[in-house]
Amino acid sequence: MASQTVENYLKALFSLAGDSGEVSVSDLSKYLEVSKPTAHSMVKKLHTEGLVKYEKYKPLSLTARGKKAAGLILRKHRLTEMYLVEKMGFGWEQVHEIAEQIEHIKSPLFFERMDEILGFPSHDPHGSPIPDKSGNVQYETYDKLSQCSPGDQVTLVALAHSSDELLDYLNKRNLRLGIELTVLDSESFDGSMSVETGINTYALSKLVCDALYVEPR
Amino acid sequence: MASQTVENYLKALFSLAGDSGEVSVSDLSKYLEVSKPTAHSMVKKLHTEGLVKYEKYKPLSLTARGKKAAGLILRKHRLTEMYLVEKMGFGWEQVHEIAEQIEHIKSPLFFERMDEILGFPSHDPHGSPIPDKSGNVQYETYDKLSQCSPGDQVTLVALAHSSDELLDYLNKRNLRLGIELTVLDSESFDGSMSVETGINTYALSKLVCDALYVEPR
DNA sequence: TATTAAAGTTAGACAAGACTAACAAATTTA
DNA sequence: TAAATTTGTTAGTCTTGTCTAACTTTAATA
Ligand SMILES: [Mn+2]
Ligand SMILES: [Mn+2]
Ligand SMILES: [Mn+2]
Ligand SMILES: [Mn+2]
Repeated sequence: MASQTVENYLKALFSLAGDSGEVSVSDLSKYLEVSKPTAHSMVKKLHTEGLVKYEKYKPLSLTARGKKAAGLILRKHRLTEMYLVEKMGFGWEQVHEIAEQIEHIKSPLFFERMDEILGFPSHDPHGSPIPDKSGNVQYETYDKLSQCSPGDQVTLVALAHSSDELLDYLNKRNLRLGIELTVLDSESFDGSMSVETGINTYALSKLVCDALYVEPR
Repeated sequence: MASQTVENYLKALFSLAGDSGEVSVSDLSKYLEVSKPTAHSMVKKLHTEGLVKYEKYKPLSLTARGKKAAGLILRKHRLTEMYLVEKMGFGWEQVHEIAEQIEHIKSPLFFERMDEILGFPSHDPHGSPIPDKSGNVQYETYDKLSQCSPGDQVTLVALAHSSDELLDYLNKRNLRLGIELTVLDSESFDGSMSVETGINTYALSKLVCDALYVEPR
């Protein structure tokens, strides 16, 4: 079975791969905070194990096997985050670090039970999809709040990323997934928006509006 | 922070230390299934870190610091076992392997929450005491079932050890902690006993009776 | 296009944690 | 007590995952 280190590399490659599926050694080394030679030597190892496609001086990509392995780890990560929030009372800003460790627990039954207890959730606490038992992810194409127009009535359904800064920002304002927003105004000069929830009115910067995925209602 | 490996060595030393508190390198190496030189070199390392008392050719013992560190890991192990049984529906025979891994999670808050959710339990699912937040264990001196006499009415409160074989044996017979037993007969020839629960009557070997801790009622 | 910068690669070193082979000390048994 | 066995120790090797220094290839820029 793959070591924790290998699992983290696979998950990193999976996360870094955009639509093209291609990742550079540089990006990988920055993401995991290791030196380039360290990332490079792991890439060569994963290549010999058939998990990464690699040719000298070419961009990296996960093989089908690598993608599946990575998807299964991401599944455990997101199931864990959901469990910590739903069943143990953690805040969505507290769970990533713990899940980063628990995702490596070697016990299929443990994650099966989590899944059952949670009622087979489709998304994690940040609105990201939980890969299925084959490691496949169902990507959704949400609109960003920044793409909405005045008068639009939307529900906050996911975040583009889950940085501590963003989560703290939203926590301070009591903004959570599921909250219903009405767009009041959109400022073309700086991309900032004014939205209301029925309780409060918020002035949100473009940076924030770009990070909020919404669905019309 | 101590590596998983170091944590496992400390816990092993703690578990192996009897009343004398002394452990041999041989016992340690057998317990952890590593070679004697491997155990030996780790002992020297732990000694330089002030966690183990060590002199050439003398028995080992944990220092106060080592004992505390070990107790805190054992606490996390037993809290986890309790959580898995009480909150996730695992059987008492399934939890050790998972707890062996989860005990190494670096997140005080995670174990705090477990403790709270469980209502600050004093014992794990096998009846072993959970060390307190300082790493101290409250040892109880239970009677063994094998020390009881015909007519004694007792409650099963703990196990002397939690081997898979014993747990499976007890599972097959629906014998669990808390069950009330009346001793019918004690056979001096082989130490076997006959006991009843109100529902069933059991013939138990000395091996089993020695492994069952009971309290009179 | 020539130069510079960035990205990728190779070589060599290191720490942690494991091993085997060989030997020394202590303990047990004859 | 002498021999045999067990226990403890040393020395040297290996794998995994990390690093720095130096070099090469590719990409960007003047
Ligand atoms: Mn996360
Ligand atoms: Mn991780
Ligand atoms: Mn256990
Ligand atoms: Mn462990």
